[in-house]
Amino acid sequence: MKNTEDIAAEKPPRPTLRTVAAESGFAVTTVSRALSGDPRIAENTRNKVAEVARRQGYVPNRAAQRLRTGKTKVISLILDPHHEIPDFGRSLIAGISFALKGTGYHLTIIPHFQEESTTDPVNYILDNRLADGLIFTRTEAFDARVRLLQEANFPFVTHGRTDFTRPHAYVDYDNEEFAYQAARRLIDLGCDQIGIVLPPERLTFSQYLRYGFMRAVRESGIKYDIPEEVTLDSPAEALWAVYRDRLDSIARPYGVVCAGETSALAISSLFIDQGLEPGKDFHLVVKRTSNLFKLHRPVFRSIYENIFEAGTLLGDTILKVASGSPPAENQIVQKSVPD
Amino acid sequence: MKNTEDIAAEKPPRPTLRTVAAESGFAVTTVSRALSGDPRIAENTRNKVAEVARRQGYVPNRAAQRLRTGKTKVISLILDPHHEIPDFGRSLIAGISFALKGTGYHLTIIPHFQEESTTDPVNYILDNRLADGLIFTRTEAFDARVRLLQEANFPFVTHGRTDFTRPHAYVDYDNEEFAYQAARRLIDLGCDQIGIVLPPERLTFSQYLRYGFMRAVRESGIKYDIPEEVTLDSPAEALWAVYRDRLDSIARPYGVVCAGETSALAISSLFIDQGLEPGKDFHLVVKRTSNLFKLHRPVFRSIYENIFEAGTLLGDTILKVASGSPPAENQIVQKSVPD
DNA sequence: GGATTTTATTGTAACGTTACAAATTCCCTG
DNA sequence: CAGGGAATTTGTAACGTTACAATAAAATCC
Repeated sequence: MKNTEDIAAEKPPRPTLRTVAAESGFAVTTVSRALSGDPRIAENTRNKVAEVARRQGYVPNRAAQRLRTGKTKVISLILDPHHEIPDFGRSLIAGISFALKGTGYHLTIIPHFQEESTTDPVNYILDNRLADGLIFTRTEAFDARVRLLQEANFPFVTHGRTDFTRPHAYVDYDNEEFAYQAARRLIDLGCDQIGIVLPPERLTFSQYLRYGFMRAVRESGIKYDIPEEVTLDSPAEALWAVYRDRLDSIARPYGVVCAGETSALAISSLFIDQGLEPGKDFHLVVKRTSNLFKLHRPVFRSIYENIFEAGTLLGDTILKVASGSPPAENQIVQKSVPD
Repeated sequence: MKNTEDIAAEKPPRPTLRTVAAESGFAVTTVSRALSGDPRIAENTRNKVAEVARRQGYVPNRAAQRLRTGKTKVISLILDPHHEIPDFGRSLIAGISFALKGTGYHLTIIPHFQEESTTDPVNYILDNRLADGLIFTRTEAFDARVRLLQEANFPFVTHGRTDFTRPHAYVDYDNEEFAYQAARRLIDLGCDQIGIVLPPERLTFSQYLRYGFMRAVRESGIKYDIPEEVTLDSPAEALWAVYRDRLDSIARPYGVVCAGETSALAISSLFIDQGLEPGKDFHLVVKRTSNLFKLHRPVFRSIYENIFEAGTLLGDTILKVASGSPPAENQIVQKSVPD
């Protein structure tokens, strides 16, 4: 009944609490407590147990712990695989991983594919008790996922705020301030008109961008436009289509606030192809989330959103919330970093 | 002793095999078999059990399954958070997730931070029996991780080949062919000299790039150079330092094969800043792994490496290998896609 | 110096599932 | 219709851990 590969390799069975207990002469319960730092155990005992455990190479069986305690020691991140903000996914994962490192928690990725409802992955995680905490991104004003998780009383942190009155934990970037600062910079550069490329309206951060942009507009009385169809998620073709018609009616120099590097690249190439001269006929201020475009020519004026840091904040926060910290005390707005 | 939040919410206990067994009138074992598709169960029984399970909202407890069977139903991916190939991490994760979808397997991310040895995450996974299979990237010729995993007889698939004689499962991109094709294109464009920007030598794919490049060089007898210090991982400054001195001695038009979009951007901006004219004084052919630079001006000539597809192949492969398929039968080399 | 608290340790019983061996039912053959 | 084998179903025993109640040992009190 043995596998052929087992013939050569004498497989010693994994050490368990029982084997450590047997060798050290203490009870299984004592060993368990000693290794998990229970204060009831005498220092002397703890040391002896630890020594035997170390020598046997004992590693606790997570499945057993999980079954017994009901805690998974897992945090899930819902990731939209088709959402192309340069480096966003990697940096966020890196940041969360960094925060989780050494805590015994692991990160699992639950993909959200486009054909699915946003709540599908959430229901999946809830039904299968896959995690002790959940992180997700790109919140909407009245996000169905938030509602679902609050009803289920399940710990979660969002990247982005919502408009619900019942508070939940979040980490958000100050997009209002970003858009305001970006618009101000364009105005200071002497633009006669400014515009902004917005992500889909339903996403809350789109609204914050709009507010910030409009604040600068109202303050200065500058001519502005927000092309209806232009969204960050639109393919470049959409951007082209929209701007092609209005290129003649636009005052120059024209300034554009870009909430992402992809749209900046699209706008920039479009304008250049149409014969506009960067730095003379138009200016861009871009929200930078990666290092990729630092080498781009013409140089993008940018303001930095630190996604890795957002990840570490999300990781730290979900650990707190999962261990009972009230959501209302775990709301963070990340400040802009001028480049 | 009850939490305050429990007062309002009558928490019905989770349905288990036992509750389904009780209601349906069958034994626990029978219910277990019925739900897992065991052929020993009569069709009639299976339907009745399924009906009760559905009505109770039964979902199997993974922790219990895991404890009992020893299978984690988890695949781990070791991710280098600081490794900045545009979209690489996200696309790979998306592809693996896509392959895993519906199989009951989950993907956990184990970060590899730079200060650690490459084998640390592997040992961590082995010691904690965190997964049934492992995926990692950026292989070296005699990769310590491969040796470790082969000794432990643990299922794994690499992204990238190695030089070990004992076969292991891998998915790799045909970098030799890429570099050859890229160099040919530069030669056909009329370059008088060509160069290549290589990743660190220890990575096997760097060697394949070199072979492919040299094959084209030998075939054509063209003048070439491979600057010693220029690596994909070097910051842009390193590229600048290296090319600054040799700019005068280089024959024009000069062609460069870039194994990544970041280095292409660096080279391009450097040359332009130094007064070279793209398309006249120099040409680039780039390995493209994202959609980001499609809008870049000047247009990059590129050859596409489909990372999402690599992810799906890795995911499919690890599932096969984890269920016993011999490594030697799971070796895939992905072809280039001309852009 | 006996009663009482405090400090350490122990044994037993789950958590929910599947492996295994055993029992039951059913169907067919002679 | 007895006998034999296949088809179904059942009961019991783990997997390795922690919660809980109970015990034993040591320290403290009056």
